[in-house]
Formats: sequence, structure tokens, C-alpha cells
Amino acid sequence: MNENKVRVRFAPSPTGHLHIGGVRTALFNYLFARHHSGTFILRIEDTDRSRSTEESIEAIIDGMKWLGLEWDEGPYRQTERLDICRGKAETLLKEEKAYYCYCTPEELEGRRKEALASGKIPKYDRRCKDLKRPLEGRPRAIRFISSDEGQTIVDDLIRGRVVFDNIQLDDLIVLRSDGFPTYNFSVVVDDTSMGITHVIRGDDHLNNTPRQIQLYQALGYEPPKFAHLPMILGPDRTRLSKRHGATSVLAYKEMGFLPEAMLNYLARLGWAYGDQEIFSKEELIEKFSLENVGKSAAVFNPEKLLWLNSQYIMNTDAEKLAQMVMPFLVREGITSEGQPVDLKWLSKAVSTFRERAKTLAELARLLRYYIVEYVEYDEKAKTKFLNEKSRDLLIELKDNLETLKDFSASELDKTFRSIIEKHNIKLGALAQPVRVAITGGTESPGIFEVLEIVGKEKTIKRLDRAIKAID
RNA sequence: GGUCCCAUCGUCUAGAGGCCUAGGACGGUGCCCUCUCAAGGCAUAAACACGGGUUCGAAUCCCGUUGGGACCA
Repeated sequence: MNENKVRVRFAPSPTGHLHIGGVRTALFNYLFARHHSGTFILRIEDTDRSRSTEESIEAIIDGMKWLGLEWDEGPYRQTERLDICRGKAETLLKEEKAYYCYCTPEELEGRRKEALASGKIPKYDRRCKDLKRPLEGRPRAIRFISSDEGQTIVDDLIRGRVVFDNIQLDDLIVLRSDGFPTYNFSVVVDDTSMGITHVIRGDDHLNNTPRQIQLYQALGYEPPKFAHLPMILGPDRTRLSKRHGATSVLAYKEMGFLPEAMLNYLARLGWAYGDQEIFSKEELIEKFSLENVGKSAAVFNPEKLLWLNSQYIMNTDAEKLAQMVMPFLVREGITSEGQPVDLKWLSKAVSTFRERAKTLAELARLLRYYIVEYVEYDEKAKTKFLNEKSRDLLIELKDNLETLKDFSASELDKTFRSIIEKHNIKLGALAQPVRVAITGGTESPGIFEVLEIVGKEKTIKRLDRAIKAID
């Protein structure tokens, strides 16, 4: 119906985990599609059979789902569409836009190395192009005849006009001797047959684009619009890879990052909307445009991701966080699988750490002393605060608390105040020893909230234990 | 090596010739708040790679150099 309807795709190859760079590409495609009320397609580019695995496909799907990058069509698989590619290759042959090539990959590689060694440009010499008759008994590939004259122009939506001299491009293989299409050919065939209107992909494909444009033309199609995104780099300014630490999105899920934070961070890597830093998904969709995508590569900065994640944690309501943190509690060995946890109580506990945890995993670790039976004392904290000086204060407090009916933060506050006023000491002089007694360390949320959450019974027990530890 | 791309604080970026004494954010530092730790507030250091043009005027346009990145079936 609508000729101008946007159709974009994310076409990862399933040769490993879904990495950060891929996600960013997926995100930009997704945002572009949603912004224009278009269609977002997921296509698995699994032509490289030797390196493609089912696990990778699952990892891609899991990652996309976790991030909430819902696709409208697919996942298609390249290998399910081989016949289309083969058919198109035949057509090119018939129309004399391609020819059989009998050179083996080994021969080709040898000649390439030779050319490189002698300082020449490695380019296919077309030795098979004008062969009078087929070479029997030798495997044959199909090679596309590329133009030697003129230029191919890529009008990139991000880069602007990029001009390639056709003489630089040699005849590329479209169908390998094993009957499988090469990458450049299969993308073009798939993109045309799926009616892709905008190809938004990594910068690393810019050099492939002129060949692909020639293929579109040979196949009789109008090329789509292209947009090449800048790369994501590691701290050493080389392309982000395993060497730089975690690059798989699912690894970030495991570390306790929220999908929204991830998306927000990745969106700001190479794209900006004035000075704004925090965007909801809806806002991203509304405000995203390719015009505001930058041209230069960006270094992935885990520190800022962490900050954004903490912002999202702060703005997530406690009940939701409590639910999200449960699997992390199990993983940290704080609760065991299936152990019932009072969600209302946990929400209250979580709320005291919302401004202190940067990840869900960290949140789980912080919750430890609310949940476990006994805490271990940090040695330094113990010597500094659990000593003769604090002993009597702890005893006095314990006695007072035992008779306290309403074990709430506000009542606890009153109890503490009365003791410090009586002794004319600062709150810290009492709060810190208590903090060590209850949490084992010197850092925690406000002491009254902590005691309320830990509860009367455990509080008394722990105070007792601390007093005994001093004696 | 060839081709292509890129170039503003350490990092992400704003900047579409005068609004720039170059703004914001992360991170750093200092102060405030404070029962500790955070969060928050305030302040601070920190950049237009270099050299030529064009222009009354250039971070912004052009050329070159340098540096980085990607691709090479």
C-alpha cells in the first residue's frame, strides 16, 4: 500500500555471542523503524556454515528479547533462502553478467600473497572469463563481472557522498564452488527480496557497498538507502573485541545491568540529542534520527554505563527491583533456590540501597546482612568500634531496645537520641559501633532504617554477639 | 601495500561561519549536606591534532600534513 514504508533489518552472523557493536546496530535499526512506523526484520546471516552455530542463534534471540528489541518479521535464515541466491546467480550467468571461474581458493590465495609480496595490488586477473569451454572435472564458482570504467557513488545517509573508482573493484565471486553464495551476494539478494529500504549497518561494510550497488544494478533493482554507523572501539582505540573484556550483551545481563540502561548507553554512543543524557525507549524512538548520528568511532566506556545503570536503578520502583534482584541473591549464595522471601519486606530492604547499588549483582551483595543469620566483622571496623569505649553504650542500647514495642525507624531514632543526650555524645559515637555490630562493617544506609529492616529479634541477637565479642 | 572513512576536554558529546571567554555528561579533585557509605548540591582542572588558504570574521568551508580506524572477495 505505502510504497515509502520503511523496512530495515538487523542481519547478524551467528558465529559467537551477540556483542555490543551488533546490539548498537540492531538498536539503531529498531529506532529508525519505530520512528518511521516501519518494519524491523531479524535475519540470521548463517551462510558461513562452518562457523555458524545454533547456540549463537539462540544467544542472539535471547539478547534481543532481553533488550526488548522486538522484531516484526523473522528470524529468517539465510540458509533457508539459498535457492533464491542460486537462481539469481544463474540469471546473472544467463545474462552474461557473470562467468564460471575454475580457480581454486588455494590458487587464489597463493596469487594474492604473491601480489602482496611483490607490492602489487591483489586483483583477480579474469583468467577464466573468456574460457572457450568448461574445464571438466574441476569445481567451479560463479564470478560477477564488475565494471572497469566510471565510478560507483554511495550517497550515504551518515557519511554523505562517497565515490569509488570502479577500476579498483575486481570480479567478485557470487556463488562459491560448494554452491553457497558469498556474503556480498546473499545480502543483496536477501535485501532485495525482502524489500529492504534502508541498510543501516557498521562502518566496516562501507567498502563493500560499491560492489553491492553494482549487484543491485545487474539484478535490475534500485539500491536501498545506505547508512554506515561508526564503529565502537575499545580503550586502545581498536575495534571492540574480547580482548577488551565483556563484549557479549548477555554478559551484561549477568552482571546486573538493566536493559533500558544498556539501550540508553548504546544510543548515546554515536548519537546525541543536544545535552540530554537519559532517554526512555519511547523518547529514543521519538527523537532518533540518522541525521544526528556522528561520523567518528566511539570508545566504549564502562564507567558511564555503570553510572547510567545506577540512574535507572534509582528510578525503578522497589517492588520491581526486588523481583529483579531475586535471581542475583541466589547466584550470590545469599538465598537458595525456592526459598521463600517476603517480597514486601525485600522491597523495603531494596529501597535502602537504590541509591547505593550500580548493578543488580551489587544490590544483591549489599542485601546480604539483611538476610543472613550472622555477619562477619570487618577486622578494622571491629577494632575501631567494638571495644571498651562502646561496650557499655551497646549494653544500654540493647536494654532499651528489648523493651521497645514499635521497632520502627522513628522510634529507634528517639531511643538513640535519648542515649546520646544522656551521655552528651555525638550520634556517630553510638551509631558506628551499632553499625559494625549489625552489618559487620562501617558503611550502610541510615542506621535506623537498617535496624528496622533487620528486625528486633536479629538486632538484639547481633548486639549480644557484639558485646560478647568485646569481652 | 591499495582503497575508503574519521579527527572538539582522559571518555561520550553539543556546536550546521559571528550567539564560543567552546556548553553538557561520565570519570577526577575540592567544598557543602551528614550517624557511616551513597545519593544530592556547589565549585574546579581538562579539548577545537598541525600547517596553509577562503572570509571583515573559522571549532565550523577548502587543501595539505600527521595520527587513528576499517575493508581487501
